[in-house]
Amino acid sequence: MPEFICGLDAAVAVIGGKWKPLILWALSVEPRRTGELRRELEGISEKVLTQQLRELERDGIINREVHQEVPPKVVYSLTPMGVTLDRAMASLGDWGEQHMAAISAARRT
Amino acid sequence: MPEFICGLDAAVAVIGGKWKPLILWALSVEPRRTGELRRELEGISEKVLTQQLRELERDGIINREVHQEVPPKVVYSLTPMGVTLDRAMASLGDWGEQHMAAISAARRT
DNA sequence: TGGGGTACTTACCTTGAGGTGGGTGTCATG
DNA sequence: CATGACACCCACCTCAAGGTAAGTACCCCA
Repeated sequence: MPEFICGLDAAVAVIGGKWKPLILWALSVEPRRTGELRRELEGISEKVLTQQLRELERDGIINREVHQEVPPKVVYSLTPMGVTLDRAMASLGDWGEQHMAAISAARRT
Repeated sequence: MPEFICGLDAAVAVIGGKWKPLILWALSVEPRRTGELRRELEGISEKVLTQQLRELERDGIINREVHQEVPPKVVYSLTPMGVTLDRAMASLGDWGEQHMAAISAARRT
């Protein structure tokens, strides 16, 4: 399954989940607890959230710190690699910001 | 269906097809005919290729020039907006290039 | 005592992106 | 005369990503 054709391919594989860009954007602002993320990403289910978090963790993009408490407390944050990914995504984000109106319009036909 | 949450969201919606990054990368080198693309993207089917090309065309990323000839000749190229998208993707591509080995390794477990 | 918050997991189902394989029409070439 | 190149379209199928709903375990607070 690994073995990518090019770098862009690999990057898309990492950020290609439905909610992953939003998760990374949220975590780039500051670390968050699970519940905070769930509330911020309106519409995501608990299952899918933990799923995507697990994948990002596996890919080395985010850290998962478990605070051994009751009630449970889990904090997610970007790894150094996650921070570099976030910066790399920024230019794409800028592009989208500038063209999203045009894209929305184009898709209404 | 339109209405994006953020710019990154919009950009991912545009480049989020399985073959779209590769198509854009190919077209950024130089315009291509349908058959040239099909041969270059090993493994893609004709249906999916034309499908993704139609979507990129609808989003204003590529041009489709039909040369009224026999046999048919259709040439695809990036629009100005496509060129800017390509530049925006470059940094993501660089990131992927640098980390693809780590990602591949992480995914083998 | 029971409701709510915490962070999950499991089983099940739906949806759509992508893949497969066929058909279209024209012309050059063997 | 029929095969192949060209750029498609159409009907069908598959599979995995994502969504839904329920259950787990612990504690606090009213």
